[in-house]
Amino acid sequence: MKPIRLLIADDHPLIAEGIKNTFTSNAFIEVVSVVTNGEEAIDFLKKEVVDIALLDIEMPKMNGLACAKEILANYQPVKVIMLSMYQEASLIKELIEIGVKGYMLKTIAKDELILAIQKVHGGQEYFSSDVTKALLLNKNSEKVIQFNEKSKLLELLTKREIEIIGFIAEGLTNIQIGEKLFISPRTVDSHRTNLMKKLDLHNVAGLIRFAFQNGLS
Amino acid sequence: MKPIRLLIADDHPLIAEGIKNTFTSNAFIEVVSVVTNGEEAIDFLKKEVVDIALLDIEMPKMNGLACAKEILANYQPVKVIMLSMYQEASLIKELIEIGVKGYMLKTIAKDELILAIQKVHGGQEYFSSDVTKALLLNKNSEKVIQFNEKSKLLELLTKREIEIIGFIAEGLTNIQIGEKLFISPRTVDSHRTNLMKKLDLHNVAGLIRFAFQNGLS
DNA sequence: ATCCAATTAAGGGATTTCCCCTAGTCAATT
DNA sequence: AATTGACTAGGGGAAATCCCTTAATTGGAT
Repeated sequence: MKPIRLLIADDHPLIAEGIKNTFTSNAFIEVVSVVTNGEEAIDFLKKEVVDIALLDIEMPKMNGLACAKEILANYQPVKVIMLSMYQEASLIKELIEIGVKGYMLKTIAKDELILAIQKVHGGQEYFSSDVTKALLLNKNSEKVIQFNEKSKLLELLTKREIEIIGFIAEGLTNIQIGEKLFISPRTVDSHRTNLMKKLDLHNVAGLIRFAFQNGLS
Repeated sequence: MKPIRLLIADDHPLIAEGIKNTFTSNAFIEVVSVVTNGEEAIDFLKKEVVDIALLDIEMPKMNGLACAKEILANYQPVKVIMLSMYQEASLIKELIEIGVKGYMLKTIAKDELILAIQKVHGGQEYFSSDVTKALLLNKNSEKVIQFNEKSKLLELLTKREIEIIGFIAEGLTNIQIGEKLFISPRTVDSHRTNLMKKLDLHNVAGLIRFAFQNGLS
């Protein structure tokens, strides 16, 4: 029986190495490459055969979600398992929709990870128990789902708007922002209004939350 | 020359194993134990001799900071190196004060980790370059310093005030908060005013930043 | 050349925040 | 018994936001 060819993508070398070492004593799993971002993962898939891609959610350049989409769209039959630091229930929904076969936290034991890889390779799905629990718990919480929607919304914003939402998050008033940018406070108000319309928010609080969640602050 | 006796504490087995495996081929460093929280680390120190404790900041039961304090107070000459997922510049100040000898991100390469352990064991300090850069950058920015001061300020706040700052951060108006808590919007306004006075802030933005930085949101 | 998005600006009014003040009740501390 | 701190509530007014509207200018794209 041929070993399962595994690609690991994680921007933390220590973690990536740790995962890799988890399989050194396992004859059924072969780690064919360890990369540190989504782009490198795609580059590798262009050249080599991989059965399963184990992707970290948070990665620079191309994150796990974008990478998973790319793989599932253009590199079938490669199967994708996501790894994350946190329970991101809202993400899981999206991941399942695009065809990800597994999602687990980095808190899992290595035995469980091996089990997950074998199940997914055998055509099954595997979501670690604490993740599925989180899914159930958060079914009715819009909080995290907003986070995702907003991330896409970020692309809707203009340079000026992003600049201004940053100042708003810093606590500056329209007048102060106007002075900083040498524009009328009424203009700042316009941008503020447009921002709220685009993001479907209705007060500073929402704007600031958005800024925080999108690293604009 | 005796190898450096290293204790690893990290709640993520995968990461902990990864770190441990980093040293298997290194004759100068011996991993004497891998534990998953601060309490277990202390328990181990009661029984065995350890040169350096490598602690994750985020851990259940007893976190890295509490654990470091305990070690540096009662288990000298054990030296402490902190590991973290993020640049927590504000924490670093406190860590240095209590006597931690090193701080590094989990993004570092294993070579740098080995170097750090050897330097600290030799009596030096080691803070990875990206961490010290973050420290310098933030030296004159009140942002992070506020974070420390505010953490202490947090204790100044009453239960009701913490409750209300949370709702403010969620974007609720005084009227909405009043409805939620069955109190007059004027009372909410009072709490808001008191909050701003206590925290020396002058608008929602500041309150929300405070809420975010202190996990009140 | 035309269109479109981005940026600029403002009128005007409703709503909310900001911030001073006083003041009552209640529970815990001294 | 007196004090203190927390929570409650409101008067009142200045300031800022919220949010609709219209509109001029500009620079890049078709």
